[in-house]
Amino acid sequence: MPSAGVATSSTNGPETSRRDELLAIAAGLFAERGFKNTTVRDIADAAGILSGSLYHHFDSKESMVDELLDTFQTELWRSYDAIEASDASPRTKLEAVVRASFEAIGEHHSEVAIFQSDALYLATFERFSYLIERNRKFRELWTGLLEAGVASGELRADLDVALVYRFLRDTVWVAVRWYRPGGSLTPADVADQYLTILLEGIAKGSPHA
Amino acid sequence: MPSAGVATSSTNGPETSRRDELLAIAAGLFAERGFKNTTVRDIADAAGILSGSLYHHFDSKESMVDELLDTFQTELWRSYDAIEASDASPRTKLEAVVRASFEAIGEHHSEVAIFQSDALYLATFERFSYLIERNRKFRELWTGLLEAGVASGELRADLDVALVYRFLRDTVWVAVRWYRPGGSLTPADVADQYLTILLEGIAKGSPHA
DNA sequence: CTGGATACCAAGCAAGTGCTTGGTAGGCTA
DNA sequence: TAGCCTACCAAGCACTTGCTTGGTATCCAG
Repeated sequence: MPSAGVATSSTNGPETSRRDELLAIAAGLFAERGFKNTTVRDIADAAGILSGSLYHHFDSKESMVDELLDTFQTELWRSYDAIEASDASPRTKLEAVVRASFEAIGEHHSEVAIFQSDALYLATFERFSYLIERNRKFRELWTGLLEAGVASGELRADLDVALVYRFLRDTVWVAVRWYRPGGSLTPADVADQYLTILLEGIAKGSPHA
Repeated sequence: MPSAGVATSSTNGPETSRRDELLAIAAGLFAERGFKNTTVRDIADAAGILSGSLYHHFDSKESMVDELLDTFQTELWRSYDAIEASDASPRTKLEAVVRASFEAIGEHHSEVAIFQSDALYLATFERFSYLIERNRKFRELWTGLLEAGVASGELRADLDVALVYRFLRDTVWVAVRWYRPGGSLTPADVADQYLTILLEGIAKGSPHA
């Protein structure tokens, strides 16, 4: 149970515990150079302690990523579920889901980066089988919205939904590779531009058809 | 000189040398699990020999990727240069460049995958500094075509070219993650669909403007 | 002032890493 | 049949990996 979240003492110090600090440091390194290519000594060095001392706070290197990814996924799906449950049109829901995803890139940059580059590798371990499950739910949500949009007439009917899904998914998440939080572009700015490019391509009534 | 390509004997046997076989095996493994996460023993096992025997054919593990990436880049730029030198319109050139890139995904799947996931890491070594140079040339080619397209009136003027470039670049190359050569979709099929989605978004005369 | 919790250090182990070394079997050529 | 070349094996070296163990300093509650 890596993501129980009740590990630290109840009278918790200065706002963020040492444990959370270490987790944030690990997240940054995992995101930068990948999970396997980050050693526990790298993390310890960055934190100013010895590698063995990490094991006072965490069971293993694996449990660190586990906690990072699980927490992130849970929060992301709180957004997705709320959007899905709303009574907006498919196209509006699709836009909201894209915006929520760019928000996630802004607020959980490291976690998204880790998920993008290491999820496939991690999913080969039983412990991370929930990643496969989440991925399936994700695909169902997005393709469902695309199909509903086609059915409602908001989106073009001459589309290969499976291919558009991959196109859409990749463009959104791959942005984590170049997007830097704190720069001049907010996640909302990027989402606006992306949606403009995307929707004026897949929205119905194109002048080229 | 990793990519000299005149290493094997002149009276060459059965069409592909043992060396080329081993290189192809290594390429597949690098693409699948990353360069650093592939051990020389993995490669040797897949080839049915011992790890030490690899060093009869290659200097080092590094020189294997080096040869793979350098060969691939050289071939890719033969296509790009021909397109750039033609007298087609910017938009037509852009389409050709996208198609050539999808062809590369089809014909050099492993190499593209390696480039996508390991170029950033490899570029930290002096030996692979040519990757940075190629990347710069690539950005100049693509953004140049976008700007020329805007200037010629073929592409919408209300675009952030730098952002569209990243959008375009990422969608094309990230396809290597899911595209499988030999499936029902040819690279040309995928290119057609991608260009349709993309251009009817960024082409001038959108009904939503 | 005692007892327990927190946060760390110092040292090291077993497994795995890229690569080297010295050698062998078989084929081709002169 | 001698000499060389290609392709490989068997063993192991120096180093790095994730993780363990036994211990110490500091704090706060009773």
